Amino acid sequence: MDDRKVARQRRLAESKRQHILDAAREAFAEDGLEKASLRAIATKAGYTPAALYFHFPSKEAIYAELLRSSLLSLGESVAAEVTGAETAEARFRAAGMGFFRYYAKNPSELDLGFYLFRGGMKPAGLDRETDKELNAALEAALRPLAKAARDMGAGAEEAELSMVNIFAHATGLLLLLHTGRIRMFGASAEALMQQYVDQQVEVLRGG
Amino acid sequence: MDDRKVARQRRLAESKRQHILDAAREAFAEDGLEKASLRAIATKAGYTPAALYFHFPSKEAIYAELLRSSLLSLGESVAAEVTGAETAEARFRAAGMGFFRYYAKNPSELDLGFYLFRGGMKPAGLDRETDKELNAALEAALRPLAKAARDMGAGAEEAELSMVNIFAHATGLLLLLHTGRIRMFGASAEALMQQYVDQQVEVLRGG
Amino acid sequence: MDDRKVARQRRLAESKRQHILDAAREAFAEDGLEKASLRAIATKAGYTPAALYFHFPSKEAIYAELLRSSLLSLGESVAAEVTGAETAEARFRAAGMGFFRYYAKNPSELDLGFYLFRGGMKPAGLDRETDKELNAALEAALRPLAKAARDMGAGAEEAELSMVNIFAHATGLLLLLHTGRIRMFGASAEALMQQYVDQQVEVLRGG
Amino acid sequence: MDDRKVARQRRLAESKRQHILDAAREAFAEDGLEKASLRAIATKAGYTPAALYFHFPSKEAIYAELLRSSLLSLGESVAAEVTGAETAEARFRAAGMGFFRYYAKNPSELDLGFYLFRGGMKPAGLDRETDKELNAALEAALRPLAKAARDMGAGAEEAELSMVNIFAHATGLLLLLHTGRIRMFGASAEALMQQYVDQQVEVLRGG
DNA sequence: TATGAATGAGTATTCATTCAT
DNA sequence: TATGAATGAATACTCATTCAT
Repeated sequence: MDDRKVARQRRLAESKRQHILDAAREAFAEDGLEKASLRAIATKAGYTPAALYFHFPSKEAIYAELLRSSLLSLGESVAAEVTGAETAEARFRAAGMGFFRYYAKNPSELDLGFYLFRGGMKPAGLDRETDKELNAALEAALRPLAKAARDMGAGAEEAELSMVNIFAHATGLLLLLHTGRIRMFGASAEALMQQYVDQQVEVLRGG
Repeated sequence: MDDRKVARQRRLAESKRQHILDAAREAFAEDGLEKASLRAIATKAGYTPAALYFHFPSKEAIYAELLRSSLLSLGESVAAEVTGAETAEARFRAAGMGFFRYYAKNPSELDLGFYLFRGGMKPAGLDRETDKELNAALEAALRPLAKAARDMGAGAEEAELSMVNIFAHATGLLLLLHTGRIRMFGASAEALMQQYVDQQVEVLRGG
Repeated sequence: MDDRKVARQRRLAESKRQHILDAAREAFAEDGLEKASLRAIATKAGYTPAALYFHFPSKEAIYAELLRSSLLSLGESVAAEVTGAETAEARFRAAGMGFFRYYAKNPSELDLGFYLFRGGMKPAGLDRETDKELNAALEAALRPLAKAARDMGAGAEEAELSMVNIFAHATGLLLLLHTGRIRMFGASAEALMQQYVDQQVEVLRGG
Repeated sequence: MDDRKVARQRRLAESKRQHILDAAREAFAEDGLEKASLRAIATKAGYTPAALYFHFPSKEAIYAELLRSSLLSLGESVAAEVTGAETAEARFRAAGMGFFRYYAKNPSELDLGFYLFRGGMKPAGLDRETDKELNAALEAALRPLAKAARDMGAGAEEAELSMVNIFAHATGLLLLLHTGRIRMFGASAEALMQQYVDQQVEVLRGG
């Protein structure tokens, strides 16, 4: 009985947290990560700023949680695409394009992710532990790439480099896609990514 | 005599401007572009905040000037590397690696440049004119790539895409290099860039 | 029980608002409306500047509220004086002298009101709606004059002009009274106002 | 020879002063007395802010000089109108309407003048001496009214009061005229002033 | 006389956070 | 859990004035 109560309360609390996170995602997408204020998030969620402190210890914590869930969701998305593929090569392609497409479809999360890479060595004021965790989540999302490369016969190092290459190219293209700052002469970013994946497959095969 | 006086004053003023810009570069590098305050810049430069307004009309103007000079310097650097090369292929390599190396050597300017690509479509509040100018400077710096590609026999569109590809890959690798996240893979960013340029040359040749 | 709590809180909040308004009135009276700073108001009220923003959305809003309540109070004061009077003539006198006396007794509110008339056509940055509301409140306070004039047999236009005349004369005398410049003439402002009202009554009768 | 040089220089200096005062008048008219900045005045005059300090010791001094010259000019204007009139009554009318018309035609100077009456007892930070001088200038401008009243047979006190009355009524009407804040139902402010002067003449005659 | 450069004090407003209730 | 109230530090920017040149 008590247990049920507790469980219900926990579910309720969790749903409120999610509600706040949704509001935060919205606010961050609208005003940018540094300009979005706690007050804006609270208002969007239908709360007072002070109320958020019952659910999160700080604004940074909200951001961190958002980023974590984004990276997990990215990981799941990539994993799901890979699962369907039968050959190693198909898995490599699926992982590479899955990574790219996830961010192409969720541009606001790309912004979120870039925050990790900000200010030289300073990831925004997250504590080391959180930072490590987030890093691990990102690596986990990319891992299927290296795995598939190895399955294609690549050595450990070669597989890692393949992963890095795919990550780098995808990131660069997404940056361009997302900001539209360089005219791509009619080329779709996705087509360019596809092309690069093909090249990389060729390299792995040839190597 | 008067002329000399005036000239000396102008030089003095210019050196003070540069001094402030240096302080700003430092402040931006330390605290990020949105969090670095005018006060911080002024303090670093040994001035009162109000004093900066004699040299620059606003904080954004400081940032814009910094970025403009960075992009021009990038352009010059790339152009210089290209000049020495004799064949079209050598020019393509020189331009691609020149772009990469410029930012590899000047990481704080990379940060500066990324600001242009931040916040979805919101580039910080620069007026349209400045924004256009900065875009043009960036494109000018990349132009030698497309030029060299055409000299290698590529069509207009193919040349543009080559440029975009190089830009994307370099950007992605620089992001990793700059944030130290590439070390975890044990790879040399420059070697990877070199490799990609080779690939791209191959593609252009083959096409 | 909850209701009582809420009611008590509301009363408390209202009393704090009034406290701040009093401080503002004082600050405005001391330093003039444009020079009185939010900081000064806050300090006088025993608050931090930021705290005021919980009670009012801006400095202008404080001023507007002060002026609105002053004009309403003026209106009530005039209305009260008129109510007691039995004949139309007595009501005219009561309204005219009531208007004059209100400001003679509350000189700081005169200052407040003059702000409405300052700076050519630029009333300080109040939004149109507020501006209209304040105008309406002023006119409402003067309305009994026109009403009484009509009751004395004046036409619509004549009644309006009577109102304008009384307003003008009172205003001019109050300016002199308030700034102490009337003492140099050794005259009693109130006596002069009385005299003018008498004259005006005569005119209305004669017409 | 030296004398001529000195004289020429003095004239030059004086013309520069006047030029600055013109600029200040313009700036004050545009932005209000408290918001117009020294910088704005300087720019309008084609100077650097610092340059103005060779011609005036402070911003307040500029304001004071502007006001003094305005009051002198008012005095001259009134005196000129009076001069032409032959009878005492005509002189009274001329003085009263002259006062009114001067400000009706030069509304920005009305603003200037009101500054004298600002902030309770605080005339804006002018030193006592300047304040007295300005007061004297105002009184001198009004003096012809009292003089004419006496010439019409009024006693000393009655004449003073007549002057005060005219001043008050004119001021009140000008305030309304200048700000347009009360719809005057087709009545021109000048007609109302004329009417009041007529009344006052009647009183003086009758008394 | 005039300027460019600089200052110190000031402006209204915003922010993340805390705390009594 | 949630709120209203409050804070202290911060923000970019403006101002009248000073001073070496």
